[in-house]
Amino acid sequence: MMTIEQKIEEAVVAIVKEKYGVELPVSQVQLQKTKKEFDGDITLVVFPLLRHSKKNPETTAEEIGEILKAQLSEISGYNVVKGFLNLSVASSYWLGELLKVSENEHYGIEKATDDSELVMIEYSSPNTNKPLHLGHIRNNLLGYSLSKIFEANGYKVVKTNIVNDRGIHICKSMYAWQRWGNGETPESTGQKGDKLVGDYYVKFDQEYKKELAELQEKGLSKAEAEAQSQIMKDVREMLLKWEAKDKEVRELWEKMNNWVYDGFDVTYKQLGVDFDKIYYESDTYLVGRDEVLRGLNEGFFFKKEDGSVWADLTEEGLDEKILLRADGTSVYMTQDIGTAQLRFKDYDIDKMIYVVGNEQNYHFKVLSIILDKLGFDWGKELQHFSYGMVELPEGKMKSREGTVVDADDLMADMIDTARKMSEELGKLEDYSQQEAEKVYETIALGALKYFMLKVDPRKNMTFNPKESIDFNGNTGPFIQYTYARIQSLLRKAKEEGIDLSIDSDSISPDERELHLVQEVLDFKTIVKSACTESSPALIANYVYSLAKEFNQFYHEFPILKDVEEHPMKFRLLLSEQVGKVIKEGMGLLGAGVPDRM
RNA sequence: GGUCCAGUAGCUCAGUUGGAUUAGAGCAGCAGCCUUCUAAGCUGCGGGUCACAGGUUCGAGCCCUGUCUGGAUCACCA
Repeated sequence: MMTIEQKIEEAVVAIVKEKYGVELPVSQVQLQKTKKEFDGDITLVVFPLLRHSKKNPETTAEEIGEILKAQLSEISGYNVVKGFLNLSVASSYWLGELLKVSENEHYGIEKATDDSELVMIEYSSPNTNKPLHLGHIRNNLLGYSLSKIFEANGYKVVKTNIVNDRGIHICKSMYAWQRWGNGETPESTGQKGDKLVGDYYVKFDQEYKKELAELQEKGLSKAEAEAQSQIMKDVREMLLKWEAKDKEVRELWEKMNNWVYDGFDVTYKQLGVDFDKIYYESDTYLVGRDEVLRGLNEGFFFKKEDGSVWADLTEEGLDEKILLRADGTSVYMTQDIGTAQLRFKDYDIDKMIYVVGNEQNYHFKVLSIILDKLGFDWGKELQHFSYGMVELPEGKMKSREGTVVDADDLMADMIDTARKMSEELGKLEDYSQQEAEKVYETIALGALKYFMLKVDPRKNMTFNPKESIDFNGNTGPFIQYTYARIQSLLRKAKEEGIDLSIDSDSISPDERELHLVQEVLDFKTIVKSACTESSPALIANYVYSLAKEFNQFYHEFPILKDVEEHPMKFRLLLSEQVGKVIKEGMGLLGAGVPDRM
């Protein structure tokens, strides 16, 4: 089924061919929505056609407009302003499209079939030595939303997470706990496991600094002090023991990692994200090492005198990159190679997307080249979904200065705010406490998710912890509120036994109403471009503008009262579709909508 | 220093492959609108040299070049 835009494009191509004798590619037909200040719905920009028509803009536009009106029954009229041909589309067409939307339970959402491409999306990827913070929140929300957007475009999606569960940084918290922890556990302290482990990571850093200072006081240089630090030596030894599968170290490692996972589970659940398959670096780094050694044998890499293995990327305009340390242990790159290998063995992946911050642009550029060198034909095509950092008004978050915004704390604060606000407004007084809490959560998380996702993912964003995230204006709750309003209307209509069938011949919608219809129809296009441009922000901005448009409509037009039967039913049906699209759109952001708030 | 990214209202952000005299929202400020479908809403006012300078063209916030500013990265850290 062709849309009116497609019909116009085709017709214009035919007209240009017939009148001006030129084969015009469809992509050269420039259609856009008519600006508010002008009459019409769809505008053809005729400037690009002038070199074919060899006439002035007005005449060209007139000519084409005349033929379009005669040829296409949907075109009810046109006007010309300079080089712009504004076409009016008959309201019956828009009403017909609205009806189609109403018959489609999930408008704009495409289902995957057996031959759909499979896209794997990696996101979150935490270290198990500290709790999740604001930066992880952006990552998780982007990754989750992206997976929803790909699903909505008919892809098979596998959400995956690579947990960095090993390495020197993990040993630091293990060592600190072992030495200064006095056997503390999450149970004994009542602390979340990830927080407890994180505290020991910090503790290690403090002790290390203290030791360095003492050594430097004795006259050692900074580098000498670092080399002589006893606790750092101990930690390195612990890492070697870990790699040697020392029983005691492994047990400690498992115990503390499990504490962390229990903590992460709580955070992920509250945030509303999940994964289909989780990989652990401890399982993949050896695979990576084997791959690197294979690459070495096959001559793609080279070994330096000290035994370390490198990739020479000077031909690609990059530097040399280390892949294995002199002692044979793995680096970050090594495990990414191994993880990629395992994933492509486990799944029939057509497209691999890594949701990782833009500070790792170089890393992924290199990874792509190295995988390619190793003979993985998908290496070149891996996609790094690179997003900007979350900054505080003073700059980056710094754990040392205690400015890191903790994920759990932030969510809890927002739920508190939502509760306070809702209680003041007192609209949920007949809800049970449990029901009300659920609404507070939906609103708080909706606010957070919308706040994070409305910004272009590529750009850095600023978060000001002092000014808590808004609930008014261009926000998630504004959109949710609009949805709740609509549900209230629909409940009342149902109580009064009104059915939502419409009779196109008995209504003559206002321009504003038709505009809202068109905005609803846009959803489908937006879902597509959100996928091709990998941008949840497009969905967010669209849903906001739809909600805003609806609120204006709501104030301007009576829907249930003081209105005749046919316009009433039309407006109710329109409202219902707006609600449906809001729900779907927010769903693509991973956010819910409440029936009342 | 090399490479990459960004710079739009006091603040946070939009601005669809270049398109219409007046570059949009929200927040903050000011002024209105609840006996009427949810005021977490709606309406209005003020607020801009789209970092700067050139260039490309019928037309540039958008494309090209240079400059300035900020950030990231170029580790035997992850």
